[in-house]
Amino acid sequence: MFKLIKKENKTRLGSFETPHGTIETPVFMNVGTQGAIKGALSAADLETVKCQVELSNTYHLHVRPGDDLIKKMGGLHRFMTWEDPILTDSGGFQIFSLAGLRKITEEGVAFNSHIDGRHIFMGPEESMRIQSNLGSDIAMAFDECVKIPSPREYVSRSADRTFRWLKRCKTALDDYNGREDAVNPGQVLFGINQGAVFHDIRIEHMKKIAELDLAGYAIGGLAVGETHQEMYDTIEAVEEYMPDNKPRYLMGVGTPGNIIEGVYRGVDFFDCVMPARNGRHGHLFTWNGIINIKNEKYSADGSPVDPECDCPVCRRYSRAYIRHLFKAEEMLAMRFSVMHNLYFYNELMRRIRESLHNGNFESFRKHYSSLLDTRI
RNA sequence: GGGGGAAUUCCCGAGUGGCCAAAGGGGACAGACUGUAAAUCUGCUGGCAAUGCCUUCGGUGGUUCGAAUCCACCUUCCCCCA
Repeated sequence: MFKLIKKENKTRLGSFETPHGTIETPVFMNVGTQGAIKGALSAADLETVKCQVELSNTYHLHVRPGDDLIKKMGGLHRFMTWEDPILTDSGGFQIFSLAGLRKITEEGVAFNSHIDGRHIFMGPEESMRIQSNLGSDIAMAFDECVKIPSPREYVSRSADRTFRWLKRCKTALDDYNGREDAVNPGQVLFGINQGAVFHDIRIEHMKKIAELDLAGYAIGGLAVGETHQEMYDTIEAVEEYMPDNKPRYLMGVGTPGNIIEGVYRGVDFFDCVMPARNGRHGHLFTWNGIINIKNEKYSADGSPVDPECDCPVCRRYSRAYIRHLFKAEEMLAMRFSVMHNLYFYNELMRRIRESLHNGNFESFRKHYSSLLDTRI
């Protein structure tokens, strides 16, 4: 399913086949947690910004509208009218982000719904059942995303438990997808490496999950409190234990610079809420760095957000107009900004793949790695 | 013509003798955000050589150790009665 087209140093140019089409890697997955990109973007807009893979969330879609309903509606692809690849995150991140609303046991996690407080139990089997009902192309293992810093002792025990959960995930997903009424029988499972910034725990964990011969392997639990350098060091430590012939996914990362550095260290898949969330807040990515379009200095700036960008927003509207939309609290401000940022991220990945293909990724990295993360 | 009320820092608005450079909103300005409880959150908003000093609460003049707060007059606005 995963083809390594070209490898140079640790960088990888590849492709990954799914029931809904082939993904060219390295790829950035566009986050639409509840089946929509926050900032009022639709599935049609995802095509406009040249998204390859949409990412939705198991916990959130289970809470609302419910995975049973989505299955009844023909699965998530049909429900949101996105016929390209979808990856669903397992709910493991919500153990981290909804830390005040859950209790973990060996069996799984008891959440109090962030919407109405009702009891929601999610363990490996529940997460797999939900993801099977959603019918995504890639299901993520149910893991515990541990905050950093955390005590070594806790991280170690948590990683062990996440491994036990992974084995249950594999069995359960095979079971659900083997049934006659499975929404997407071709759905595959990615395992998730944990261990915070403890390299030995990471490596031991990675070795164990690699033996399960999963469709792909993710590095989770990063960008949750550690420094960039610690994140890079951790990726480097664990990378050499990741199967070469399987895609690697660095979860929740990151800034354009993080992504370039991730590709440099052998990562194939990325996702992050940053282009959407920061876009809604007025921070726009450009090929010269990050601008805050709400800043007064753009009030009469007739130039596009990024003169180098040919997204629909940059082709037509000025910085001054978009700033005005923000100051006037028009929804269009967020829609334009998120659209631009996602186009930028997807174009970033296209350029990365192009540079890998042409053999000049290293100069691309040197030029852009810190530049793109700089506020201007 | 007669009677009553009000003027506060960019705006609205609290404050009726010291704890007031002055509550609280709004706006403005700026920052944060990494598998989305986020169209959210935070800071800042008289000046300065700044653990203190100076200027400011419609204007002028007074009372007082001390006034945005009390008194007198003036200006402007609002309401009621003729």
